[in-house]
Amino acid sequence: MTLKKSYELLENADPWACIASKLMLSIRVVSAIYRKHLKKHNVTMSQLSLLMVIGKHKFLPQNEIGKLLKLERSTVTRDLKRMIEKGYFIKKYDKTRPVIYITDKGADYVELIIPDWKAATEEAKSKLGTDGEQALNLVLNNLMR
Amino acid sequence: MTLKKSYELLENADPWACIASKLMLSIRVVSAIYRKHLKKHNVTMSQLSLLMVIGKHKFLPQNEIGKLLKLERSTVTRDLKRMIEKGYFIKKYDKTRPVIYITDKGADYVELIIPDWKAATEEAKSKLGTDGEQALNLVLNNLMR
DNA sequence: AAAACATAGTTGTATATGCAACATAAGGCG
DNA sequence: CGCCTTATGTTGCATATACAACTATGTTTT
Repeated sequence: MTLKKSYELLENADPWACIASKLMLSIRVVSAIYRKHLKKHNVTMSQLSLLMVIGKHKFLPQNEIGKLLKLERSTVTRDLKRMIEKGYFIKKYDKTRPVIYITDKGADYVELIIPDWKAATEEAKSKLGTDGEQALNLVLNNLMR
Repeated sequence: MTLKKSYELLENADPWACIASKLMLSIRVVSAIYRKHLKKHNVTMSQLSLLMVIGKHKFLPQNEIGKLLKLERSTVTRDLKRMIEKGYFIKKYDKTRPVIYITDKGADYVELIIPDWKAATEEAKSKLGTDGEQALNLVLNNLMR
């Protein structure tokens, strides 16, 4: 298979010079570590983030959740829907605005998960190294400013 | 809504101390930048990665693609399927093993996209800063070793 | 107050992703 | 060569995610 012509830009471009690709690669490696540890609880990192963030606050207005986790509105609606169906959250209303509360079942669940979450975090940190850990903080800080 | 008991671990845990969460947050910020620039081409970062990696090599055995991009076998099957349907790749066989070739249409397409990909990368870099850029490289290197 | 604009939630649609189970093929070994 | 193990590809299933369009609500401006 030979291509018709030469492709200047493609030939000179480096796929690995892409910021998004680097982050996607990184998250795939780290996700695999967390999945391994969280598997027994049948929970994903996205779900655990919701459990921990909402659990910390006891309750949060739905719109706040998206802002905190930088998730699109519709993603929040549906991620929460699944967790509500499982009984970890309940949705109440402040006038017309949904507010999401963690349930006892949800809080018990997080308590159970946290030790494995910590283990995963330790494994990720050991792979990252102290310098890598600080580097990641810097990346996040710069992106958030 | 008051929870029955106190939740020691949850109360003392910091959701933001999570390596996976930090990376997920980072990728959401960066993805948004790339999406904005790539929108006009109706292409996603995942698709562009395939186009650039396969395009650079002209062709790649399917199993190599997963290794390079750290994608699960089934993800590769399906991501490629969509791109093949659109005519950007073709699948040939070396004996029984699929080998993915970029088509002329695919190569033309990447040539068109690359300028906007570069612009996105520049915007992401400017948000990251030079230090952030180096930090990201360090993170990725440490995770890959 | 009415109109215009902005915010928020939901649903339809599409992509991306991983795991489990299955089928097939490849390699190594007795 | 035939058996065992491993690697690979596919398909079923579930989750995560974003955008567009629609609806409802809230806010600002005239």
